[in-house]
Amino acid sequence: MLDRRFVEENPELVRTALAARGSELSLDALLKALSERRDLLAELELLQARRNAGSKEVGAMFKAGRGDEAQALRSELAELGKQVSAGEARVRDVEVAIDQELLQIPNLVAADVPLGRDESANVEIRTWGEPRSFEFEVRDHHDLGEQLGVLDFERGARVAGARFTALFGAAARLNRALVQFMLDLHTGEHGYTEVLPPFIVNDSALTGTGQLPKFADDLFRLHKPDNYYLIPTAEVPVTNLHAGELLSAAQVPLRYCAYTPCFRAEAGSYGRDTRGLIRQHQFEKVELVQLVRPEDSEAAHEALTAHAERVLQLLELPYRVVSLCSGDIGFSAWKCYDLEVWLPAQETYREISSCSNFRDFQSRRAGLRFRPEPGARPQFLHTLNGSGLAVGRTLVAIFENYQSEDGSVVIPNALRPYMGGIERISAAK
RNA sequence: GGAGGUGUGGCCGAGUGGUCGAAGGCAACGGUCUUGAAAACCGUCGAGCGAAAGCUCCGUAGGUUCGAAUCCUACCGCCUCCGCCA
Repeated sequence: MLDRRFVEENPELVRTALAARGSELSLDALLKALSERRDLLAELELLQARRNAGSKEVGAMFKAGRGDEAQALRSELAELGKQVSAGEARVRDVEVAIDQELLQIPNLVAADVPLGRDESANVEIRTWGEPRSFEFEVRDHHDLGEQLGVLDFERGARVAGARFTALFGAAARLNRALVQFMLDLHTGEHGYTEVLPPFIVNDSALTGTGQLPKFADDLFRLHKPDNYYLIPTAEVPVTNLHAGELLSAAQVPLRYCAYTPCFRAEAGSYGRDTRGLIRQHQFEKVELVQLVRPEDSEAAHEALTAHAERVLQLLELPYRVVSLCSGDIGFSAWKCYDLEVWLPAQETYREISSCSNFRDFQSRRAGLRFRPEPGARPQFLHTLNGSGLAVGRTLVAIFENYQSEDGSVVIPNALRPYMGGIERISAAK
């Protein structure tokens, strides 16, 4: 959420930012409501002040034994009380309208975010590793997995539906190894505290990070308490862990690392990536989340991105880093780097991590504040997060990049300690 | 699911419908003392809006009242007991 005062004072700036994102949102209703609130409040506060003074007097009169005088003033104040209530109701309504509008407005973007309408305008920042050249026909992970008997798309669909998969044997183990490996790396070497958060969150957490109210269609919503949702990413429970708190300077920065499953309805992507593990309703992710002092968020963003990159480097998977353009960047993000891993079968780089700096956008929604100095005014923290990494897509990348001509898959060295002696996934005889 | 209790400032904790934005304590900060520190003592010390006057905020949302942290209703969280359960 943007600061309402900022919007009020810089409407043109916000309009320009909206245009850069390709948004057609109008600020008119919001600006009108804001000035209306100002007027109503001025009026109301006057009434409240008079009522408060009058009420105080009534009390004093009763105490002084001037009962009939008090009685008279009392009935006089009754009318005033009604006016106050009415005024309060009107302010409340305007306040609700303001919040509704404000919650629809996406974040501003950093000055160095490339301008553009869609992903074609994203800018490659750097690449790492050399895509391997194969002297045989490469297979995609779907075929590899099926032939090895470890990825079962049909049976996944049988028990749930499309975009669900069952992993068997070495693939299930590899998935677990990846989770373990990533958590160990981030907690052991990058200074993150491991968190196991709830996999179900309420609507207020989702509002805090920005999924609600705009993106309800992307979520799986539960029926019983119908304000419960399956998490689409650990970002939601973890960022909201400290919602509403006022942290001391000593508690900041917070760096959390969480392994969770993620559930996405994928409402808008019916025809896309229907094959294989790339786009599933359920996948797993190790997520990095940081809450930092405002002046540190830019550096933290670079560091967090490097932490995610480190996973790919240790797994020796070629990738590139892309800066998302204004039209492609997420609703809440101020700046975002996507990590894209090389997939030989698609002969292209595919997103495997998204590392974002949200500045105070989420903090303002979720109420994440800290006191910079003892005695100083509280300030909003800056929040950041990134996948470190999406486990399913990492598994895809390993299958495809580490495949052999005979259809077996070699286990990357970094994962061997977690694989209980398995060095290669081969077809069961 | 049933019964009862409870929700106050960074933390703990008092609070009779009326000078309560809220006692007291801890923590923090400034000072005195000390070679330095600790202890002791003195002082400051919630948040938001506003230029100020002032207004709002005691889990959340409503209500009663001239006036609500205090009364009523609903919801949420936490605790205890019973039931069920991994």
